[in-house]
Amino acid sequence: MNLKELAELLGLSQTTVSRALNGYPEVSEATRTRVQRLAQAHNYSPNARAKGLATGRAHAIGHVIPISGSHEMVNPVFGDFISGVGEVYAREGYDLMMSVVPSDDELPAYRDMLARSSVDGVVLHAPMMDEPRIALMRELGLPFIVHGRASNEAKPYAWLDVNNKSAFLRASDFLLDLGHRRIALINGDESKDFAHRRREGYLEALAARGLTPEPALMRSSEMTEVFGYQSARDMLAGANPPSAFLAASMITAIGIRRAIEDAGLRMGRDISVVTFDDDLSYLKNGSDVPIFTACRSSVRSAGVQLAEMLLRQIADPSAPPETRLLEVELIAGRSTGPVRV
Amino acid sequence: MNLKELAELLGLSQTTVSRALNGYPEVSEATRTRVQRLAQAHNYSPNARAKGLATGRAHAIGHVIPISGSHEMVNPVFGDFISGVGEVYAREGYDLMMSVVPSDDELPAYRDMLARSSVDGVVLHAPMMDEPRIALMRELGLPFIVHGRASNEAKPYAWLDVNNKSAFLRASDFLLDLGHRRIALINGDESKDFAHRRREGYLEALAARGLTPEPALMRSSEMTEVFGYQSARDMLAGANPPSAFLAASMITAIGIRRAIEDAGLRMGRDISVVTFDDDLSYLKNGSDVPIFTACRSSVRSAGVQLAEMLLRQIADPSAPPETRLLEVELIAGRSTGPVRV
DNA sequence: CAGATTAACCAAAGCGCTTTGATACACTGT
DNA sequence: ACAGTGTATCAAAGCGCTTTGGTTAATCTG
Repeated sequence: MNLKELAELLGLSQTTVSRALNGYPEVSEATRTRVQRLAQAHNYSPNARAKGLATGRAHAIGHVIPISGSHEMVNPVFGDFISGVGEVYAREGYDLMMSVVPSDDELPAYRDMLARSSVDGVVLHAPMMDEPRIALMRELGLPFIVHGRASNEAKPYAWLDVNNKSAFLRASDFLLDLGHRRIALINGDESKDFAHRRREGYLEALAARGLTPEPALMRSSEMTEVFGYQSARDMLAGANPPSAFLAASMITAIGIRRAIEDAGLRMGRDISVVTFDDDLSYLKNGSDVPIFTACRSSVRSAGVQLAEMLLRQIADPSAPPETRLLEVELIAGRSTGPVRV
Repeated sequence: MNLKELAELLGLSQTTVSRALNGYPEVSEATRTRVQRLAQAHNYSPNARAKGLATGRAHAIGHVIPISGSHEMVNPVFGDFISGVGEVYAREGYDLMMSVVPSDDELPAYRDMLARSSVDGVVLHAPMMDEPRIALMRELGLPFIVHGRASNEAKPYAWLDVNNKSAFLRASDFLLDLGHRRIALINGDESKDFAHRRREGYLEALAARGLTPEPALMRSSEMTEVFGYQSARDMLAGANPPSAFLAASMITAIGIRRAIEDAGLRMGRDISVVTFDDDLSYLKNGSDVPIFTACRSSVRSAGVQLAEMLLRQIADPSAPPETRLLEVELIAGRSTGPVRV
C-alpha cells in the first residue's frame, strides 16, 4: 500500500492525502479523518526512504560502535545506554542506525554515514582526551553529541557527561575519612577521557591530604572482571598491600572482590572497595543494602537525556550546543569500613 | 556530491557513471577507472535512500529490542551479539537498524519496519515457546531468522540456537557424577524458549538417575546478579540445602557465589556451581583456569553465523530456511568438586 | 562489401514521497 | 455586482538513484 494507491482509493490527490496525514491545516477535518481512517485500516505507513529522499531528512540517528582492536571488546554499559536513547528515538519517530566497526575504521564510517546521508545526527561514544572525531563532525557539518567529553578539545561542542572527577574525588575522600591511606586505583583505560578524569579526582583527593600517589597502586585497562581480579591479587600479594580499592566499574569490582576472598580476606571488613556503578539493569548493586559502596549514575538515564539533547539540536541547528554534567550519588554499601590497624 | 554532479564533471551520463561504479560490464575499463578515481577523490558514496528507493532494497537489517515491561531490562549478552552481527553487516555493506520498544509494542514495530520498508530482513531475539512474531513475519513476507527457537512452532523457519537442552543435561550429569544429588536450578525466565529447554535437560538428567525434581530447588526469572544471590541465599538457609547449583548465566552465577560466601561456605569445596557462559568480552570466565565450571558458547560467534545465514537467505529467498544448532563446550573450572559427606 | 554483431555510451522513466504553484469555489464587505 | 479573501483541493516537479530501451560507431562475418 503506497500513497498513490491510497489516494486513488479515496478519490483524492496524493497531495491532499499527504497533507492530511502530516497534519497540514489546509485540509478539511472531514477529509482528514476519512484519510486517517483508511490509512489505519490498510496499515499504511509512508515509505521511509521515499520520505527521506523528498524531505532530505533521514529521521535516523547514527551510533558508531568501535570494537577495540584485538579484544573485540564491547562496553558492558552499551545495552543500557542504547535502551535509553532508543526509548527517546522511538517516542520521537527516529530510527537508530548502528555501525559496528574496528576502532581504526571509525572515521571513515562516519564519513560514509554522511555521504550516504542515512542519518541526521550521530552520537560519539567513549571519547579520548584528544578526540579526532569531533573535528571530523564539524568538517562534515553533521549534528552530533558526545557521550563524555574530550578534555583537549578547545572549541564548544554538545556533550553529556557524568562528573567523573568529582565522583572519584568524593569516593577517595570517603575512604580517606575512614582512615585508609593506601588506596589502590583500578581504573579504566586512561586513553579514554572518563578514566583520565577519574584519576584526576583520585589524585586531587590524595594531594589534599598530603599523600603521594604510588605507581604500584594504580592500574588502568579495559574494565573486565579478570583485570580487576589480577590487579587486586597482585597488589594484595605485594609487600605493602592497599587497604582499599577504588574500582571503575561493577564488573571490575566483582573481580576485586574475588581476589580479596581468594586471599582469605573479607570485603568490607579487611579490605574496603568503592566502585563506580552505572546502575545497569542486569547488574544491580544489591537489592536493599548495596553490595558495594558506589558512585551511582544511571547510564540508561544518561542515554535518555543525551538523545533528547541531540534531537533538540537537530530541530534547531543554530542554537548553541547544549552541555550537561551529571553528578553521581555516593551511596554507602557493605564493601567499606574503617581501616584495620 | 551526487551522481549528477559527478557525471557532469566527467562529461558522462549518469547511466554510465552508475554502471561504472556498480561493476556492470558494459563500461570500458578506461572509463571505469577514471570514474572510480574521481568518485574516490570527491568522497562520493551514493545516497542510501535514493539507492534504496530505486532498487527496492534497503540494505539494512532490523533488530527489534524488546524492553521487558517494568524492569526495563536489557539482556547483558546484547552487546556481544550485536558486535557479532555488526561485523558481518559492515563487511557485506549492510546497515543495522535498531528499534527499542516496550515488549507489548513489539509486533507493531515489525509491521512498521516493513510498511516503511526500511529493512530487508529482521532478527528475532529471545523467542518464547509460543512465538507470535514468527507468524507475523510469514504474513509480512519479510525474511527473518530467529536467535533461538520456538518449540511450539510447527512450520519450518530459519534459526540458530545453542543446544540448551544438551548443555544442561551434560552440566547436570557432570554434577551427578561428582555425587551431587541435590542440585538447584537457577534458571532464566522460563516463558522464554531457551530457559525451557535448559530445564528439560536438567530434568532429563535427574530422571535418568531416578531422581525426583524438587520444586524448592528450582527457580526461574530474569538472569540478574541479585536473582542469583537471593535464590541461593534462600535455598542455602533452608532445611535441606542443595550441594550444587546450576546457573543460567555468569551474572547469576556471580550472585550465587556471593550467597555461598556470605553463608561462610566456599564455592568449589562446600558447594559446587556450574553455569552457562556466553563468553562475553567484558566478562571472561577467568584467565587461565576458569572460575566457573561452565557450558561455554560464544554469543558473539553466534551473531556472526546468524547474520551470515540471514544475508544468504535475503540473497536467495527461495532457498529453504537454514537452521543451525551449536553445541556448547563443557569446561571444568574451580567451582565444582565432589559432594561433601 | 552489405549485413549482422558487439562495445560503449545515453535519454528518460520510475521508485514513493513532499512541496510549490495553481485552480475552483464559496464567502465577505462595499 | 465586483474585487478581495479564504478554504479545499490538485497537477506536476523534484529528491538521487537504477534500469529499460535505445543509439551510434566500430568490428566482424560470409
